[in-house]
Amino acid sequence: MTITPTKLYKILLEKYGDLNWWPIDKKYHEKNCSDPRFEIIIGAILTQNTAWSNVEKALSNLKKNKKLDIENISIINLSELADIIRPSGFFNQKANRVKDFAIYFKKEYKSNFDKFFNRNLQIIRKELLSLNGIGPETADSILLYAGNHPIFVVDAYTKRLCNRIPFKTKNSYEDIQKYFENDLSNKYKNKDLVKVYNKLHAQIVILAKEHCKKKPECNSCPLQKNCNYFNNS
DNA sequence: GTCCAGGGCCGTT
DNA sequence: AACGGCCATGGA
Repeated sequence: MTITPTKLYKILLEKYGDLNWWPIDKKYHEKNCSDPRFEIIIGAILTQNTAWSNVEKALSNLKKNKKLDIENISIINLSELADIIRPSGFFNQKANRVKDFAIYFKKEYKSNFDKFFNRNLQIIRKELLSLNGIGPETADSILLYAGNHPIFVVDAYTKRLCNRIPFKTKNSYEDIQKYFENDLSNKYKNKDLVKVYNKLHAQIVILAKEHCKKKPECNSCPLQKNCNYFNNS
């Protein structure tokens, strides 16, 4: 049975309800007068190939040390930063990436998030991709969840899903992204796309953790009748 | 002990 | 362009 991204979105909305990402600590930022968008950016880097539970520990350490803001990260000693974010793994290169971003952002944008995000989507994306340690998924997560720009995030879960569900798309990052965006932007108005992309990515992550694991657990999966893997095994 | 997680970079083919 | 090795912790 063929299926489209729009159909997938509706099935998962039915199953999981109104998910809304990205998880951040609003109270911390109110208290410290810092911008919550920075927490999203740091989280997007720290979660690269890493379980979110480990990222939470690293973010918690950053808060404990009052370092979850551009100014403090831009001047922190690298080995101290690496030690603070240690639980998130790959801590040496992630310390570099996080600090590089803070330095760049402070220098080029005077730590002004509106100035950075209030521009053309593709211009910002290109700029993000030019930075150390920011690839397609991290860039798009930042654009969608911190910048509220309409762009669909493709991750390992999405790719895995596309290998099991008979979508009409190839397997490269850009192909999958365009396929989802073409289909969904036909059904939803521009204003709603940010919310739709937000929820759908969140839904796919939950689905993949519950059912569409590397070793699938298809029992009670909402996609059984649309899934090649399930119907061929 | 083994496997895996909300990737990206770099060097080789 | 595509692929392999590398980076590293913590939970299942």
